[in-house]
Amino acid sequence: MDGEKMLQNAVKAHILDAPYAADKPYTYYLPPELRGEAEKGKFVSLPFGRGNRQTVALIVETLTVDDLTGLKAVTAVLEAGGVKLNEELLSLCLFLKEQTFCTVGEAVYAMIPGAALKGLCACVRIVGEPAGELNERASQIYGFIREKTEKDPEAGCPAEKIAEKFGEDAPDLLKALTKLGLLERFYRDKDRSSVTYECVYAVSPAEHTLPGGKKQREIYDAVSLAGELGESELREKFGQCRQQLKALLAGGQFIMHREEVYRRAYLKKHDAPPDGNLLTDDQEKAKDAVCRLIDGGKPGAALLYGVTGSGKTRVMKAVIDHVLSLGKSVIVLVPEIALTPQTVGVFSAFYGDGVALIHSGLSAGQRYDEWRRIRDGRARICVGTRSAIFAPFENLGLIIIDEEQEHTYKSDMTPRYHARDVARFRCGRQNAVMMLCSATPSIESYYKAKEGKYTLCTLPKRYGDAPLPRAILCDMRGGKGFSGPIGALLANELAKNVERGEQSILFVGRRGYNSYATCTLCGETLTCPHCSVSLTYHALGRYRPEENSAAERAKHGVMVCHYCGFRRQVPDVCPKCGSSLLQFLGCGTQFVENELERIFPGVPTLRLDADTTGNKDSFETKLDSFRRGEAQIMLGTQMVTKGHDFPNVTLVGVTNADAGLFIDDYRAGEHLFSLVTQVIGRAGRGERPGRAIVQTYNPDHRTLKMAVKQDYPAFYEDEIAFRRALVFPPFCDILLISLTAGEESEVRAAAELAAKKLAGLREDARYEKIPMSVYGPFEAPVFRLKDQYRMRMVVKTRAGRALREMIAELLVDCAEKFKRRATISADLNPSAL
DNA sequence: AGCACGCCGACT
DNA sequence: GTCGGCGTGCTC
Repeated sequence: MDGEKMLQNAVKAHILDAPYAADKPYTYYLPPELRGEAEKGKFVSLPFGRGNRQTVALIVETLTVDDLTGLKAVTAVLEAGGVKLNEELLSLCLFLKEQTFCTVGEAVYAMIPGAALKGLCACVRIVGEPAGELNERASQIYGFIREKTEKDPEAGCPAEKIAEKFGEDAPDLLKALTKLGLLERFYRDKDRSSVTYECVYAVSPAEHTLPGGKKQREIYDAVSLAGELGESELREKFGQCRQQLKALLAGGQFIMHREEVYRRAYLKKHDAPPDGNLLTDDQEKAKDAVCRLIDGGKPGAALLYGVTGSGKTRVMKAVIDHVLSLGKSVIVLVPEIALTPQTVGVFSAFYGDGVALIHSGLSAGQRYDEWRRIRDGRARICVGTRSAIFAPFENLGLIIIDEEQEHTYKSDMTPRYHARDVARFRCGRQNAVMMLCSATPSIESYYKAKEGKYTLCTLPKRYGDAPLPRAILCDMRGGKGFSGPIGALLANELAKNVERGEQSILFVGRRGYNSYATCTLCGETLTCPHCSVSLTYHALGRYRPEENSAAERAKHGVMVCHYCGFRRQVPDVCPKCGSSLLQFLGCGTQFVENELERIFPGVPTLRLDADTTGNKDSFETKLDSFRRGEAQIMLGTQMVTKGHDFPNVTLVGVTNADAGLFIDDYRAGEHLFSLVTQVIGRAGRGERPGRAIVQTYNPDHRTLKMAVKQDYPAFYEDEIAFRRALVFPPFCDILLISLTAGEESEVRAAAELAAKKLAGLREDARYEKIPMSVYGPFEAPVFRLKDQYRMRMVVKTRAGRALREMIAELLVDCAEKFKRRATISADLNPSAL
């Protein structure tokens, strides 16, 4: 150990579970015996707070302190499953704290799989004898711990195990026993259950006799032939063979060692496109542009804007190949794994085991193992959703963000980061290139491309010169009142397709059967008791409510809250006035499904929404069945709009394009345009040209008109002018400050206080130069959600260091003032307003 | 957040 | 007279 390191007698560390107001570097004394191990990015256990409870902390600095008085000492450096943050990820934690107003601990949890950090477990060990009588439960627990730790009292017993055995009051009892000085709480590296091993057998090089038994001999021969075989392979070949293996080891014929195994999620095999490496001129040009950027060896960004069906994936593949040939690694982000099986499938088909897949559907163990495969250099491509942006590569060459405009890239939980911002950070640190891909780029990104900040690559034509679908707006206004979700024109075209044996896709904005139930007598609408939103009627099974009485309807359906999942019986009378004049209005996917059955009896349809695709496999199974032609019409929510490729689909319908039209969000236009473009893009991907019908009650709406023309550049010009005029991103940043409380009066008081505090801070000399316009406080669009009342302020501003410091101060001050009766949070450029 | 300290109400 | 309620404030 070098002398300099010996002098580093202290560390600065962030407590992982500290609240925002207490999240700062704390200085601790570092005992000599820990100085060899302790370093930046490692995790330690140390006493924190008045109670000196052992907590986990992240070292952010090692230093030399002259005056050690008043400093507590680090207890231990944790192995934490070998997890350590490198310089880049450590600074990314601090970056996230600054940018998204989260704690360092929250940032850590976002970037390291839970299983890796769960390597730490809270334990208790016995440090004293009971002085008097303990109550029955306490003495039971005490006895249990005594028994468990008989062999090695120091090692202690995981608190989790005690909770398992003794139920939910166990934590309180443990606390009581600790208070009595009988127990001590501490953190220990959890047993490495999070890493799994496999036994691998080989024939012993030492002299030995051949095995006697028949099965033993067979196994011996197989292993001898293969050189070495793992237990799972042996089990596949020979069935249960533990006994024989044991005997072979005991008899000296075999030797065995343990190897780490990585639990992999099941990956469906996809075939690589046969002509996967052939690029059109446009594709070639785009590829070259991005590759040049990569070869420049400096951080860079490119926007690949290609119309639907232009073969963006091929360009990505070509660029990835280039990066891999340089010995560097790649992250590919997709909006949602379940919705993009094709993209994911293509990459795993091309790169096989070199791909690590990270998404929310993985078990903790699988997620950890994929993470380790990346860290250990076994995978050089990581495909995944938002959180995959933290893949621990040390030699990144490229980060691809597919469908760049999707809101799923913005986290709506703390840390509220945008994958694009993290990508830019990482590219900056590793001299890598960020490649955004989309048929409908976000206005912000296209603006940056036009400004020259991103290299713009365009694929203006569909692959194979296939024409874009011919799309028309269908005016649903007729004066005759509601005439069903499927207009005459759409029905007509659907009929044509059914006749010709061609497939159709129908987009429906909403799940369920009816979107609300309202009383025609008193005007009452059924709402969720926990949220301020209306409940949606869901029919159970193949029930058709319009043909039957209210009582029947009640028997065969249920009212569901789409926000919190609350379910209740369907009332047959109005719960407020008791009249039986409840009317069920609006139409969701179930309604449209029934409508299709009525219009096209016997024609097979397939409904795709959150209700019919419970697990991930069922989604893909359904897509496959549709691709095989087992259904003629597929209908569903957002799910049907994503990048699937169905060559036989020639017609696409949008039943209620107006749904997103009047949402109070400056990006409503962008979302509508993107959605319509994407749905339309599903048609005509094969030999035959496609057509699309977009039904609306607002046929003169500019955005809708441009969307059906699929004229993104025109839409962009329109939208950017609007945003410039009214000052919206990219011409400002939007800060959303949310207040939450369990009581309505509390949240109103909190909001008022926060507003006052904010006004006060704006007067402050440090912040007075920050341009700001504050709106609110007002009630959130869904005022009550899961029994929490929510208010908000919206601030148009320019996010810089000063603004961030000001907000950080606001958060700390308010949290202090609210006394836990209300909470405050800030979200910079939120995904939805 | 978690925990201790501190100052008020129903018990031995 | 104490035990314990939870309101308040700090955490290297």
